[in-house]
Amino acid sequence: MVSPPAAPDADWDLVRDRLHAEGLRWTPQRRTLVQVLSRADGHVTGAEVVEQCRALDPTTTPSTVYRTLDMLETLGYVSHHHGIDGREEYHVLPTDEHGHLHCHTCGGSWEIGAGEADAIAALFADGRSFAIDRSHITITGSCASCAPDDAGGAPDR
Amino acid sequence: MVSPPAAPDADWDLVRDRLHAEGLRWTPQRRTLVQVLSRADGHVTGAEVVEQCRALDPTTTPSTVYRTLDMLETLGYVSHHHGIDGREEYHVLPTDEHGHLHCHTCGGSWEIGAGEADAIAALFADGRSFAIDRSHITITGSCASCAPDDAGGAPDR
DNA sequence: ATTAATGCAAACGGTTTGCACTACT
DNA sequence: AGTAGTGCAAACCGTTTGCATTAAT
Repeated sequence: MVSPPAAPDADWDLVRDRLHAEGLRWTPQRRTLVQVLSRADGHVTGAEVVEQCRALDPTTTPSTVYRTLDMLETLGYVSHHHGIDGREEYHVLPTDEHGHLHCHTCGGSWEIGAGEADAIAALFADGRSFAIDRSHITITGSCASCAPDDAGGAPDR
Repeated sequence: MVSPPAAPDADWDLVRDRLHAEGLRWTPQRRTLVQVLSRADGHVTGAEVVEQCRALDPTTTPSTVYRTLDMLETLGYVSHHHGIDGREEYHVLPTDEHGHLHCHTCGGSWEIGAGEADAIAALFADGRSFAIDRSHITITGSCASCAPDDAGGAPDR
C-alpha cells in the first residue's frame, strides 16, 4: 500500500560526476545530503532533510542544506513547491511516480496509476490546455478501508 | 464546540447574526475582515488578508486578523490549507471547495471546477473506492499560456 | 458589569543571507 | 593557489502567543 521504495537511485551515484563536470565541488556535506535524498522517496520538506542529514552527520547546518538543495534544483535533481504543511517540499526528480492518494484517516498512501494519471491529464488538457505534471498530483481523502466518515483528523507528516 | 456547518451559501451579511447567536461579538475589525473575505473570491493568503484589511483600516493588526480567521474557520466560514507560496491560504467556503491547478512556470493558480472534481472523484471512487477530498486536489503543470516546455530546467521563483 | 476581543510586542519556526574561514580541485 | 563551499550568527517573514487594555453586550 505504501509507495514502493524510491526509484532508480542509480542517478544519485552520478551526482558527483555531474558536479565535477559543472566545475562544482563534491564535499562530505553534499555526500550526506545526496544520501538522504536518495532514500527519500517522493518528497520531503526542507526541515526534514535538515533533520535527516543531522542524523547522519550531527554537524550539519541548515544553510548548507538549503544552499545545496538550491544548487541541486538548478541542476535538475530536485524541484520544490509547497506541501500541505506550508513548508518547502522538495521532490526528488528521478523518481517517476504518478502522484499520490493520501488517506487522511489511516495515513496510508497509494500511488496514482498511469491510467488514472492519463485520465486526469486528458481532463485538463482537453478542458483548458493545461499540461499537468503527473508527478505532482496530490489528492487526499478516505480510502476504502476507512469509513467514508470524515472525522476531520489532521493528516500526518 | 460549534457544530452547525457554515451556511450553504454563506451570506456574509449573516455573519454578524451568527456570531451573536454563538455568543461572540461583532466588532469593527471583524466587519473589516468579513468585508475583505466577501470580496476575495476563492482563496487568499493570511498575509494578503492582513494587507487588504490594512487598506480598509490602517490600524489593523496581524494578530487580530489571524485570530478572527481562526474563529471563522471554527464556524465554518473559511478553511485553510497551504498555498504554493508556502503561506497560509484561506479558502472562502461559499465558493465551493475544490483543489487547485498551479502553473510552475508563471506561478499562476486556477481553481479546479466542480465538473473536473467530479470526474476525478468518479475515477477513484470507481477504480478503488477511494473517496477523495475535493478541497485537497493539488496538481501542478504548465498552463496554456506557458510553453508546454517542461524539460529539466529549474523553474523560476 | 462582564468578559470577548483587541493591540502591542516579543517569540517562533522554517528559510535566507553576510561574512570570514575552510578545503576541494 | 584559487575559488567553491562551509559554518556561524543574525536577519527575515509570516504566523502565533502572553498579557494588560478596551469595548461589545
